[in-house]
Amino acid sequence: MNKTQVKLIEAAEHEFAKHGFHGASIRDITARAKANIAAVNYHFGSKETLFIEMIRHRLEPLNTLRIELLDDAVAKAGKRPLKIRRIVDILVRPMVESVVNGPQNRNFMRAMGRGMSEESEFMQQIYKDVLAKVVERFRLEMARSLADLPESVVAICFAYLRSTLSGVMQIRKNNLVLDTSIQFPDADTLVAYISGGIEAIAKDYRTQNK
Amino acid sequence: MNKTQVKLIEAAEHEFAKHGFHGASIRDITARAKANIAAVNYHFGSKETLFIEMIRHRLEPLNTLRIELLDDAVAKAGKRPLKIRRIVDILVRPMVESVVNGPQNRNFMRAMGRGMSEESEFMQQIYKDVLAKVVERFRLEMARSLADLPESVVAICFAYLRSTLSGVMQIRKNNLVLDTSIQFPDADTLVAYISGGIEAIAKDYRTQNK
DNA sequence: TGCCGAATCAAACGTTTGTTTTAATCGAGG
DNA sequence: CCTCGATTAAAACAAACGTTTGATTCGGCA
Repeated sequence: MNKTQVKLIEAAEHEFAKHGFHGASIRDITARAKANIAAVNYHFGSKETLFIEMIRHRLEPLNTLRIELLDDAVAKAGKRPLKIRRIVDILVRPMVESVVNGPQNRNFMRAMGRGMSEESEFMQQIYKDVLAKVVERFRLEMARSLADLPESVVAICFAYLRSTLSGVMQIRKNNLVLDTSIQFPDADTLVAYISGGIEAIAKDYRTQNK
Repeated sequence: MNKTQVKLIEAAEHEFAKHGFHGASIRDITARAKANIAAVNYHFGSKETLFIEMIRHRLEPLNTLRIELLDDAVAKAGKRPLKIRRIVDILVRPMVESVVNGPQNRNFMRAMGRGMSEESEFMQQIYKDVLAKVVERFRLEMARSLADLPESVVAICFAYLRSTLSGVMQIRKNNLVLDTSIQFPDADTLVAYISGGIEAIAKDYRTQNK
């Protein structure tokens, strides 16, 4: 990946984060990257492919790390299923800390969070290419951890987890709903929140069905 | 509000939900409403104003109900602050049930969820006009319920609550990340999840600072 | 019926969009 | 020095966009 391509991707992260996929224009992206208007189509083929490559560029290393951490934790736990909080931690912490360490990742997070609400075909392709495997892996691990709950309840828990992450990724500075705006979630509280929420659902179910 | 305006708003809900604000076109909206291309500008002035009125149309009754329920609960509680779970319930349940009762509200929810990630000026106007008062009210009530926590922690809790709601609103049928797709969250589990998450953050803070 | 404002309609407006084309420029290898 | 593939540049493309216009139709009241 040469210098122009990297500049284009970083400019794309900025513009897609700020205006969403349809709201961002190739002209603004190339202008920000100080490249020619034709550069996107020359290097990436299309606006959609640029978006896909932007996601892949940041997400693939992140997901590799997540899988490694999960594999380690599962190996150390032996036969015992992991605790929910542990699973959520492994899923969430690398993401949050990538934003803390690299400010550019913040734009990427927001761009991707917004993209996840798209239902165009190119977004489904992103899901299949760089997301599906990781999602399936974590979902299975969570189902194992909540083995006493019916599949439908686990599915709801997982949907809420995903919705929370998707919502958190879209948080921006000077957030509409926040005067006391937070910079970006810290891993500890976010993990506590999500796993606490899931455990509360599980607890409700258990007390209702005991 | 006459018949054409209602048709336009319902078509707008559908198109904005599916494609987002910038991805939806006035031509598609008017076509779906079986109205003329000029109808949006004639009746609402602009695409942005149509979006604003669409939000106001559904959100104002919902927020009125929320405030009524909250006032009642606070009155009955006397001096005692409401429990977190109660506050979240009042905030969330009317929203979820509006979707269960009226399928059209589902489109509205998704359109609004996507709109909340916009930072254009018209979105800030929506916030000021139809959202700010309710948000402030619930935030205060939550701060009262978590009076022993510092303001920054309450702000984080509130940000997560908001992010979860924003993410949940964007859930669609055949959600990318869900094979076993859920139709729409039910109020009970969603309330349990959010309040459980907030209480988990509070619990963490208290054990660390006792 | 005659009238007038409201509503609808087809057509066109000027921009902006993503993309393509064609020529110019660059940089390493023979 | 020349050549050739890779990259950049400027210009143009057709299509789609939100919006406006001006004529036409509609609906209730005098």
